[in-house]
Amino acid sequence: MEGLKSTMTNRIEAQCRAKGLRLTGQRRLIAQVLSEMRDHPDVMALHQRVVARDDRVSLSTVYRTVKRLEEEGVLARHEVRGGRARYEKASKRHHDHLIDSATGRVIEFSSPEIERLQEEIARRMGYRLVGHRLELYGERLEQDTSRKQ
Amino acid sequence: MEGLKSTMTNRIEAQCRAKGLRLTGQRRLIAQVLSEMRDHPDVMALHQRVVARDDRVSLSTVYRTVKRLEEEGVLARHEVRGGRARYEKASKRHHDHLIDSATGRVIEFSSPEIERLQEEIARRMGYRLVGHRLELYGERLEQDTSRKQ
DNA sequence: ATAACTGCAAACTTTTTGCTCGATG
DNA sequence: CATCGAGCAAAAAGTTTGCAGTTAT
Repeated sequence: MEGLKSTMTNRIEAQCRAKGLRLTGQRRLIAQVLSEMRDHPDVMALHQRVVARDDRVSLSTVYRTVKRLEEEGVLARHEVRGGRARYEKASKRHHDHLIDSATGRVIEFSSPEIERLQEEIARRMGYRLVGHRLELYGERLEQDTSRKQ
Repeated sequence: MEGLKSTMTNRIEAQCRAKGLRLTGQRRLIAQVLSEMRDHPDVMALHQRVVARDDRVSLSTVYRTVKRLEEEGVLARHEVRGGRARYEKASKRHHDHLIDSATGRVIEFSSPEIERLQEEIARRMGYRLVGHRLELYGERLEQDTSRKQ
């Protein structure tokens, strides 16, 4: 495969290199799309973004790549009710998600206090916390400009 | 369908009646299995329990029934990574889940403090909390009776 | 009576995989 | 040049659905 090569590297591509994954043209392109994502796209969406730049990348390859990157700890996968799983970069510091129940928009947040409580709860129940998933679902409050708090 | 009838009623069956669902033999049986469940079974497991008592109930019917009951707010569905969705009664008071990462066992807990923090976080971000999902993943601590910590 | 429900098989959706060929380190 | 990756189509896996016959109300 030629023509996909770009000399520009990016964070995800660097991680591939570090993990010893082969840098094929397809992977470079997928890595770039992943590096640029600021949302939480599913595999179909990723494939579309990739194909927009080079239509010779198959859906299978995107599936295989994100799966591999999840296993390598580069991406985080989020299961969604009755639909396609969504991905995001795992590299960033830990955070949880607030999901706008009207629009589906995902907003990140983190709360050390909640993290601490979680560990405490697990410990009290005889467990060591090895992971968690916290999603809040909310409705936008009116943006009452007349000094609402 | 006859022969499935049982005069014994149960909570879920009562809810079906209240919602105006027809009480077929299959539904009565499924309702009974659901009422008795103390775990978080998936549709296959439910079907097996049902079929153990009467093998004339199809998997489709179980799927259709739990879906309907979820829509009616009688059951809660939990999506699981790469597998089958699990169900539990929605009627019980709110709680979250601690999942044994080794065995997949699900343990319920609740923490008013975490609940409160969640509301506060949502509010600070301009949202009214309408729901949430919290799952902790943990590894059993050694139950070392000889006091090692 | 008739609208709701069931069983069966087939359809669907998302994700994985076998195979063969091509590209990378 | 040995291995790993890609593309394609087919298989899995979980869930839904069309249809024709049954049943609860």
